Amino acid sequence: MGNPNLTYDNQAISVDCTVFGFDGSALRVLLVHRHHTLPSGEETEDLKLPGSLISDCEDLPSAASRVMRELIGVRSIYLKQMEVFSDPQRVRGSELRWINTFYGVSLSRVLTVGFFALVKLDEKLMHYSKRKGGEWAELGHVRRLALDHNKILVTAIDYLIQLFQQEPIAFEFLPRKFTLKQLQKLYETVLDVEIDNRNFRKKILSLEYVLPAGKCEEGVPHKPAQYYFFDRKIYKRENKKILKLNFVYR
Amino acid sequence: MGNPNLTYDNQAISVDCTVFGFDGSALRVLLVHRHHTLPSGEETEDLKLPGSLISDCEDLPSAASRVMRELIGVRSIYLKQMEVFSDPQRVRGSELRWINTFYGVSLSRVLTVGFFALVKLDEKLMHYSKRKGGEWAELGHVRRLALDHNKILVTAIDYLIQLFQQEPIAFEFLPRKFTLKQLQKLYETVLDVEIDNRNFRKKILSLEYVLPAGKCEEGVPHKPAQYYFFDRKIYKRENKKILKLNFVYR
DNA sequence: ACAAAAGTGTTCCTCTTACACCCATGA
DNA sequence: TCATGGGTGTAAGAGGAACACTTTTGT
Repeated sequence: MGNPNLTYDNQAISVDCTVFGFDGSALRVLLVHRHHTLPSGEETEDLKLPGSLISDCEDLPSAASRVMRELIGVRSIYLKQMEVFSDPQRVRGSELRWINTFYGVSLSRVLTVGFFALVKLDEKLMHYSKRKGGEWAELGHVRRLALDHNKILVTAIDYLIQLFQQEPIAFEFLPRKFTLKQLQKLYETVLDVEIDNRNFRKKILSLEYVLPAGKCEEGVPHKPAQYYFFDRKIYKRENKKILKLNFVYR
Repeated sequence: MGNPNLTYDNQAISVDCTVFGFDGSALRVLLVHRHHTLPSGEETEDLKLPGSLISDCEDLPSAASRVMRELIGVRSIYLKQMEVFSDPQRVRGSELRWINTFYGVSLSRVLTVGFFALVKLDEKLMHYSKRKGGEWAELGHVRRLALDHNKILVTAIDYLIQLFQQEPIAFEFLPRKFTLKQLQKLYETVLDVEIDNRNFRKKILSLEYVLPAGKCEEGVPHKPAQYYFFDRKIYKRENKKILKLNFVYR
């Protein structure tokens, strides 16, 4: 520590959010358009993850919330810090110039903290984000993104799959009342597997914190499905009770 | 984005490492002494986690490695980024003055990235760290630390317990050759449970990647124990084979 | 009556848990 | 020979995996 060979220059920190939603059959991620001047001077446009530099007075979660609020409005979303991308070379040249122009600063380096967010995606929200300059791209259709955002996206996808098997984040994607079929389709999509519906239902219904909402689908041309809901209070209580002794990883 | 009300002032980023070791019966964490001037002008000393500001030319993992290298020398250690502590008020007043004096800078805000490290603790390493100004404190005996380092430590402990049940990090604590008893004691210590030795042995020996080293303890006044070792190559191979379909969290 | 999706049970097998005694060594 | 910790087997129960048909609704 206190090494005189090290310098601490004008760095700044940004947040970049990978926001996932489920449209009923595919995962989508929220992207924004970036207007950009190529080294040749030509104007062009590409896509990036939504993000922002953090200001002096806010912490990282606030910065991430602010970015989210601008694109999806005020609504409760699941938001979690993922990891920091700190390669000194991650933003340079024309990318760095873009940031300095956009924010009116003169930084020599920008680190970014990747955030991971989940929202309940519906038609209303999709239109709202579109009006605000966002775009909900299907995961499979995402191509080259600006900066190192493909790397951040890949990290977020890994994180999603990992977390999905450890915590009940599935419910963050679905409306408050959902059918078991919707839930199953979501699991199949995220984990990229096929699941036997009998075993799936058995397992879900054995969880004390997934309860019937007492209502059914209406107007469907087949047997209407029961709605269920996720009771977070019961989850938190039950979850603490179960100190899993299944102590060795598989 | 581009909000003119936000300012991006002279922030800097540091890393703080929570380094865990196992002395055969208790977990220990590496702390360093800090010499510190109180607001009253009085000189005093307290303990903190090892850390450093990051310099312009390095990324976070390099900064964390550098900090580690200074205290434990060059050896392979398990090192992972945990999370960022970004409260704008986390370092201020005399704490901020201490940083500015120590590094010869004039920052108004410091964010820190918590790192999580595991080392194979032995007598030699303990003496080495002590010579370098470090101290291996038993987890249960850690009291008030400088800055917000108690908060970072608590986060790291949660992280350790969590990760311990998901990945074979236990072996990072033990010498290359270890007895099953040592391994069991480690599990019992970290997870704070008692484990039946027959079931534990059965489970561990069923893992393809824990293999007998073909040697035994020597000079012990009881039946000598067999040594085993962890084969990381096999672990990586086998682990990819098992795409766990056990798809719903408990 | 038909199309379409919801909902339901059983068997086999694997993994987890609980539990108590003999064995090899140095002193 | 004794003290010390190392090492072993079995039975009962819980949970996971595989598998096919009946029910309810709208048209």
